[in-house]
Amino acid sequence: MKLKRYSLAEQAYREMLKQIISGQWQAGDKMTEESLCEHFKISRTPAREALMSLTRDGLVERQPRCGWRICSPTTEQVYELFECRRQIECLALKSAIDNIPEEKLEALKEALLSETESPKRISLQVDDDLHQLIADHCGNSYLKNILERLSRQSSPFRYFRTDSDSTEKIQQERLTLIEEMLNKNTDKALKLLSDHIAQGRKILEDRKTL
Amino acid sequence: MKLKRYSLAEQAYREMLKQIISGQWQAGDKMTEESLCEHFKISRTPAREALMSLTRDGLVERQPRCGWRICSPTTEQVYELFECRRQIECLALKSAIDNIPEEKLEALKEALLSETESPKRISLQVDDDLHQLIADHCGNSYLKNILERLSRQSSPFRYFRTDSDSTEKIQQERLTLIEEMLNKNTDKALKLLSDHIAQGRKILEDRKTL
DNA sequence: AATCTTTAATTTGTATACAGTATACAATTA
DNA sequence: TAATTGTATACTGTATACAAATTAAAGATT
Repeated sequence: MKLKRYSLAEQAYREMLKQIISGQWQAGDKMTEESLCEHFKISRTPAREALMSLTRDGLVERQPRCGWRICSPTTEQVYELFECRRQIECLALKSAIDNIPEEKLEALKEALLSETESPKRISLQVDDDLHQLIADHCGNSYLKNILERLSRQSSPFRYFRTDSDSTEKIQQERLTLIEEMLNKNTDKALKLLSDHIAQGRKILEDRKTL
Repeated sequence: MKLKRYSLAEQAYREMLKQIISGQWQAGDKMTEESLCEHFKISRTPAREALMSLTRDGLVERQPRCGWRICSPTTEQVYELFECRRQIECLALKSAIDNIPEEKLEALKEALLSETESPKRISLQVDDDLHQLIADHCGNSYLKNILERLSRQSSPFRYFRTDSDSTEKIQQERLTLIEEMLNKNTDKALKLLSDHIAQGRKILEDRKTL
């Protein structure tokens, strides 16, 4: 068993990713390399590398000679992001639908059904798993990478959905999506997935919190 | 007038990009940070940053503690890359076809027609312009970014096409593609674009030089 | 002769010092 | 008082020194 030790840059990157996704580091926050060093007790070199990685993910912006700040896309840009993801994930689903092992879908269905007690928190995990499943089995590693990046990039705006009151309905729609995928009913599955992602946008729109 | 001075990292990045795209830096070549420093007369910090940028583009691979090397994807992976690009660019074309200004297409047509004397070299530029036009007008900045990255990533494998003997035919097909775009004939244009990109793959296949 | 161990050399990962630039604030002038 | 210029501060860009780790080689043991 080989225990992999991540570099300081990698550790800082992962930690910041969590912070940004969970919303603890607010969008628009300006940050200095120095403050990061203090926070993680590392030097500037790995701190800068972590920032560059986050920039690659489209989560942090770099202004030459003027520091770094967490991306705060306009509402319109977030719409574009969701729309982009919707279109590309539909592409992936077309290829993936025949390749996803049934047992994985069944497992997901199980998980979805068994979470009646605490739907808000767990459902995000199931959601991730479903999207990951599609990416994993689309048969194209580049498409997979693109989807993973888009997923990361849109994750800061995902948490808005959890405290929606329409949890029940969303969960039901997910269930039927999985069913249709099991049935290899491509057209219906595509429609459902499309709606599912577009919903993220719609909830955002209703709130107008940006 | 504000004169923008690029950072050393940016300069090195651009230069390396050119080198890789033009094939002067061979795929599979292993390189050390030190050698880059010598070559560009810079220190390791900007050299590393340039390498990280290239890694982001999918052109350079980093093996922790074991150096950097230019990506040498397998034939199968290059196929995947082209296929990914084909699918996503078709998405973009669907959205773009109604937004691309006619005069731009006309200009491209002109350029294509006027290059009968030296078709091999210039045609690449027209090709780039066409793909850029589609990306620019798809109405989604994320999709645009993805396409640009895919374009950069596949550019090292594009030069194989120039010395093909079927230049005439390729040129004709491009012309009809532009025509169909002008006619707003989405279905035909999609088919032609699809073939156009797939052709890159096919030429690669015929050569089996990888 | 082959294999395992240890050691040396090379190269990346990290820390830090220095230089240059941008921003903010103060001072001076119109 | 407003505007412009000068100055100080803070932060990024860059260079370099040091630490850690991997690879390769040399040596010893079976």
